[in-house]
Amino acid sequence: MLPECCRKNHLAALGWGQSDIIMTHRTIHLFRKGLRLHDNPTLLGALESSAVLYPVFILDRAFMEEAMARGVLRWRFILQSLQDLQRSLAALGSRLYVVEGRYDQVLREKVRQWGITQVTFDTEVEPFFTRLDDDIRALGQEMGFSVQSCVAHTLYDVQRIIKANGGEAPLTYKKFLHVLALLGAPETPARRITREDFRQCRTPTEEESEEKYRVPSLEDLGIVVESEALWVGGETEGLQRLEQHMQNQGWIENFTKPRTIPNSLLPSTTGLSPYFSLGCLSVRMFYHRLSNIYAQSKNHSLPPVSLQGQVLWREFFYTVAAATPNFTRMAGNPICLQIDWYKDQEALDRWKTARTGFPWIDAIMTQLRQEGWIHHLARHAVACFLTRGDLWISWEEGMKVFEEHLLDADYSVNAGNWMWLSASAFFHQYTRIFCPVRFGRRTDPEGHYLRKYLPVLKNFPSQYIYEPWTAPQQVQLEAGCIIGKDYPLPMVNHREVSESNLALMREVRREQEKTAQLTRDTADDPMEVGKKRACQREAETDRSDAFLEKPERAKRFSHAEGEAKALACSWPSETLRLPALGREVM
DNA sequence: CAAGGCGTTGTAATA
DNA sequence: GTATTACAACGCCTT
Repeated sequence: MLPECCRKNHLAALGWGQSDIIMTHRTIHLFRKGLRLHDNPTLLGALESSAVLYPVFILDRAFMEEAMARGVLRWRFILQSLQDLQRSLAALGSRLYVVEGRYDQVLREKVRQWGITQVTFDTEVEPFFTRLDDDIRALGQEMGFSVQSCVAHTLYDVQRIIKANGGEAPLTYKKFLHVLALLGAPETPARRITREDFRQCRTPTEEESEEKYRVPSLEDLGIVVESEALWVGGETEGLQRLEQHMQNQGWIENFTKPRTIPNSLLPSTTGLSPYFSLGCLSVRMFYHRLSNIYAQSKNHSLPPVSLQGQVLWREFFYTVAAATPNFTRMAGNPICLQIDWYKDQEALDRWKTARTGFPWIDAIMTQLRQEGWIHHLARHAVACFLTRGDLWISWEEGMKVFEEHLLDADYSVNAGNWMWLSASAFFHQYTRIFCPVRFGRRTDPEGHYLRKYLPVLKNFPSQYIYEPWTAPQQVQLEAGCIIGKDYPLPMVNHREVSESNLALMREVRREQEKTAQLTRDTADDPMEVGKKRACQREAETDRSDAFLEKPERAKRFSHAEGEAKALACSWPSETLRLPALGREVM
């Protein structure tokens, strides 16, 4: 235990108000993300200000499914992380209380039952969490407990970044780095919590608590997962993986993201994202460890491509998301280009379930669904294919699929990258369309990755494996896989659809520019602007309907002998709505 | 305000 | 096959 004056200074530095710096608090520390005992300033502050501390995880299924765990793989990862946390706390003489039920009800009940005077939790920036935080603060007012929270999930308090940039989020990475330079280095990570901390501040144990508050199993929750876990959740596993990478100093120093390989059979990046996204690992700790390694090296890579650069990308998207309303949607999102994407459930399903007929795309989607993690560049490939590249389907649909399957699913980073890849925000060079055949072939010409995830193609000669529909019938027979029967024909002709999509995108942007011009011209007369916009929108409707007629759509995705029919090039210009321009690792 | 520079991770042609 | 180069392109940002 620290001497009294040190302890008070420390708490004040963490943001604890003077009046709350008493040692006699009876505290609930709410774990949500931040499932760790290293660099956990909130928990540390809770321990230093309390006589009694209850580490609690409220398992509110509605909240969890909305904010943290859409799919089964992520559920498993979270439960494993909770089990690990429980083991670590138990080793320090404490324990984790997992309480199932509605958040507010559980909290109300436990505050009363345990005589709680203080509730602590990490600061989060996502709307799901900030709403919850407001509710907890209101409950504190009502029931008379104080509330404390520290920033621990990001390198900086993103509100500070926004303030330093004049009240709005920087929308380019360069600008973002510029603002960070004004703020200086991120804070030093908090020290690891030890047994000593729990000697001064005890966790009471109830008679029946062992069974009553244990971490539930998947079966308890009625969640079924078929596949085995390639990624085991928890701080312990995360730290182990981190340490392994840290031993490879040369690799750390020279890391250059665009040069990592999307289709290597073992992750060519750190693969730590699931641990960061749930807070099993602290990004601040990682960042500082990297700084130490960089300090010892003669030269090392730099942001945006370096490892620190990756953490900063995450920070970048967190910052923009915190300052942007409706960040995960197109509608009402001021930084997002407004596009009339196709609504084509069948095409979306084929993409989702790995039946596009492009092995490169289908293998990635298979890995995603089976394992819950795919390489950053692989995400680019399938995201580009779904949106601006081939299918012209809304990035929101893709984002939802990623949210369901990715272990590192993250509100800010996921939405930001989907906008990026669909050229809806941040990224504007929409002429750069990934080719679903060549992209993967560049780094894996033999197709080892495809053979692993699409075993039906495993006997195809390398020459044909990225575009198996071009293989002669004899080759298909010998490979034991007839294209169109055992594996689908490509659902689109990439060359044709990407060309026509490019034209659509060009039109979207031309139209957007026109409308922006209109807004500028009539800037002093808002009524006039409104009228003109309304006029435009009216004109939109008829032509777009004609365009989206069934036959045309059907043709687009019907595929006979590899000859997909592309659409006529021009997108009816008036179908575009005005984007209110205010302004994403996967 | 106009013009030029720049952008995490293209493509096609050429050597 | 691999590496280099030219190209094309648009919006945001800085000067």
